[in-house]
Parts: sequence; C-alpha cells; structure tokens
Amino acid sequence: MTDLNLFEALHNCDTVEALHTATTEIVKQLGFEHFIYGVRVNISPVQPYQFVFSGYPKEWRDHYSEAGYENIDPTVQHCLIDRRVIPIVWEARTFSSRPAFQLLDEAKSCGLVNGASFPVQGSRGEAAMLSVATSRNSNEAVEDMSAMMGKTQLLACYLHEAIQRIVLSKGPVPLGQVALTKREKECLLWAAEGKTSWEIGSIINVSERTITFHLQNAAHKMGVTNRQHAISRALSLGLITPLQNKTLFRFPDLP
Amino acid sequence: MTDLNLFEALHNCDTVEALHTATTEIVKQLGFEHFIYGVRVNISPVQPYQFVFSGYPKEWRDHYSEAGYENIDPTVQHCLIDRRVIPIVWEARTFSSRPAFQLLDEAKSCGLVNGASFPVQGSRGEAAMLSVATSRNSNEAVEDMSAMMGKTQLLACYLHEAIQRIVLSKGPVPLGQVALTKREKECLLWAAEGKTSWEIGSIINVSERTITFHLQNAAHKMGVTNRQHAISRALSLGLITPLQNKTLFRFPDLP
DNA sequence: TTCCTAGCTGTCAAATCTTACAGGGACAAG
DNA sequence: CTTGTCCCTGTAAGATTTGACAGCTAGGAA
Repeated sequence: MTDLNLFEALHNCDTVEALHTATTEIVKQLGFEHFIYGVRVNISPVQPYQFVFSGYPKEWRDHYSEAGYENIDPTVQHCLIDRRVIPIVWEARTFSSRPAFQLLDEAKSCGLVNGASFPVQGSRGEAAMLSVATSRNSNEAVEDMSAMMGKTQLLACYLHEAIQRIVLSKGPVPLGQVALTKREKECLLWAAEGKTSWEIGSIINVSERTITFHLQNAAHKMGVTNRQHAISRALSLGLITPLQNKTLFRFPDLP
Repeated sequence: MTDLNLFEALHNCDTVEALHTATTEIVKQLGFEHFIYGVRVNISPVQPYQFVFSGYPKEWRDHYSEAGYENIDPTVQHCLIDRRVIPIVWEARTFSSRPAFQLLDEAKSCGLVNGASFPVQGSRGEAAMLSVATSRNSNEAVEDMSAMMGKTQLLACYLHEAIQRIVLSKGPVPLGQVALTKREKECLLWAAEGKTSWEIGSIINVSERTITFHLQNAAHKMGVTNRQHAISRALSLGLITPLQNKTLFRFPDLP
C-alpha cells in the first residue's frame, strides 16, 4: 500500500458517515485507535464556524468540553491559534503548564496515551487539525508513531479536502457560494489596496460612480453592509485573487 | 531514522546557505535529486512578494523563466493558485493541456523525470510549494516516490517553517514585524466586521474618537493609508485573531 | 421580441472617515 | 524621575462613502 492510494477511500466518500468509516479504517492502518478532526472557518472573525469530526471516546470528549480544555490544550494552541504548519507530538515537554499536564494525564486514563496533532491551514482561512492517539504505552509504540508522522500528516491534508467537499462547501458556510463578477472582484481588489472609488475609476477607466456601484453589488451578494466588511469577507472567502503578473517566480533564485 | 529527527537539521539552520545544504541532504535521503521551493506572500494582492529557493538545474530554471512556464505549470496552479492542501504527482494526466505536456517533456530532458509537488498554506496568507524530482525513470522509482509522499509532505512543512524563520520574518516582508496592541487588534476586528467607529466605541465602551485613534495607529504601523487597506493588510498578515469564545469545539460532534 | 444579466453613469443629502490641531492619565523600565 | 508605551479624549474642516432616486447599452436565453 503506497502512501497515496491509502487515501483514495476518502475521495470516494459522499457522506459524513462514510467518511467516518473510511477515516477510522485508515487511522487503524496507521497504528492508531482514536482520531479527532476539528476545523474553524473564519468566515467572520467574531463568529467563526466550527466543526468537529470525532473518533474519540465519548466520555473523554464530554469531559474535555465540560472542563473547557479547548482553552488550555497546547495542541489546539499550536494548530488553531498559532496556526503552525508542522505537527506536534504529545510530550510532557509540550504540556508543561500545570493545567495542560493535568489534561494530558486525564487523557491517558481515557485511553489516549500516545499521540500527535497535525495542523492543516486551508486556502480560505480555515484552520484545521487532526489528532490521532493510541493507548499503547511502549517505546515501540512511540517509534511506530514516529515512523507514521509523514503518512498521518498526509491523512490530515486529504481528510481536510474531503471535509471541505462534503461539509464546508454545503453547510452554513457559504464557501464558494458567492459568485462575484470580474468587475466586482477587480473593484474589491483595489479597494482592499486602499484606493478610493475615484482612484479605482482612474485605474480601470470607468467613472467613480461605477466603482461604488460594483462595490455595492458585491457587498449585497456577500450579505454585508459596507466597504470594509465587504473587503474582509472577500478576503476570508478567498474571492480576491492576486493579480497574475508575469513576474511570478521571475525573481533571482537563491542561493 | 524516524520521520521527525530527519528534519531537525532544518531547525538548526540560521542562514539560507545552511538551509540549502541541509535540504539537499534530506531530499537525497528521500530518494530525490532535485528540489525547488517557492513561496508567494500576499502582503498585497496587487504586488505579492515572492521567493524561490532552488535546488533545480540552472539550465532548467532559466528555460522555465524564459518560457513563462509559471503561468501554465499545473503544479503551480494546484499549489499556489487553487491553494489545495494535498500533493500533486507529476503524471501525464495532470499535464494534459498542450503547453503543459510540452513543459513536462522538456523537464524530462533536464533530468526532472519523475516528481511531485507539495503545497503548504501558511497561516498568514503565504502560499508555498515544494517540488522534488528524480531522473530515475523505472517503475521502481515511481514506487519509491509513492512511499515517500508522506515524509516529503512533512519536509515541505518543516522547510516552510524554516524559510519563514530565516527569510520571511526578515526580508522585505513585514511578517511578524508589525506588532499591534490589543486595542488596535480589537478595533480592526470590529472594523473588519463592518462596524462604524461609533459602533465599535459602543462595543468596547470608549469614545468614537478613540476608535479612530487606534485605527490610525494601526494603519501607520502597517504602512497603509486608510481603513480598508488596514483591514486587508491585517487580515493578510494574520494580525486579526478571532475572538476566543467559550464555544470553541463545543458544538455537537459528528457523527 | 421580451426578459435577464452584466456593465455603466448621473445627482444629491446624510453618514462616515481622514487629517490636523490639541490635551491628559497609568504604568513599567532604566 | 525621566522615558517610553499604551490608553484615552476633544474640535473642526475636508474627503469619501452610503443610500435612494433614475436611466443607458450590449449580449444571451426563452
């Protein structure tokens, strides 16, 4: 089984349930018993949408939520707050603060002894993470896990794509549901650059009035009320595409 | 050699040159002869900053730039334009368009026969990619590569962190150089939500005047001239942190 | 032809933002 | 006790955006 066809099953899933079955199977093949995937979509920084896809023991999930552990969990900090791109292994060193150590300790008693967490930073401001764990406690278990870091990181990536396809693109998050016209994007792009309507008008050679018109339309489509909100939403949704200039990768290489 | 200590060398590099040496060595251990890493930082959608870290044959890089292949390369499209999170293997299927196929063909004659490209989406709007390639042409080579997909994806992540540390955090890109105060972030957050100065004042219980004051300071720090620009830059730079509400991961899990 | 969409343009008043001037208090580091 | 940073506030003129009014062209689909 090569790295890639291991994940093909995820690509063929159409429902959350099927995805859960497939993921459980893959996680098992990687040598883990438990997994949990969580994603935060910053459609709005004030009220981010969140989704959890759990293969953890229910008792631990309940206890975790009850205790508000999401606020002290170093893996959550690493993946979703700091938004790093490298995995983090569950080690005493990582859980050095008092409450974090307690968290680690309690997790162990729920069968989550050794594990690691893998961040996935999405293209549209989503921050996601996959944690996997085993109840095995031997040195061998740690080594096995270490050898699986690469494959598990890949799993996180593929799982994120699947979640995006099955959950995020539908659900309450209008990722990709808003279709802006070329002009609207163009105006938003320059508005995001701090240009006034008059300046944008000069740039794309139409009247100032037309700019405000397009920006208004864009704002209505995105369900927002003013220019700054439109810009922030367009950026969050990845609707503003950077200009494709000819200089892409034309800079002198290093070294 | 487990997955992780393979990458420790990257963490100890302080210069671009050292990083190049270390990366070359790791890439070799993974079974590849060539690598190239590129990153685009959308500090501004209009003039993105770009950086290339090349372990490719110079002749191929020159020809690539000369021919403007960055505009038709499907791996660039996949990683930097579409901003996917899963790797893409160099297959005829992927390079199906006429010019893309020509690119693939010409790459082969420069010793880039089999390879794959790995995207890394950064936390601050950076889109990066690592491509690795070998001149080996056997089925065995393809299988070897397939078995290394996981480790190579991890390499891409670790390399990106190193580049961020050594290059991006210094250089012309003010990633992490702009330090906003709590109030400034707070004001930007609500401004990005479309609130007026007066409304933000009500929300955080200060006068309207104070809001404009903080937003002005934030704008100056980021080197921009108006509110829209400040919002877009703050979002691009990941300076606006979503509110930490208690409901993080408190939603009912699925399934 | 009619309907629809995308694009384009105008005026005017009210709301909001920008910029320039001005000032004070709290707190930590040296 | 000075220096620096962060926080807070005011006035006022001028620039910009917003919202509501109204109307045009071009092209594709029914």
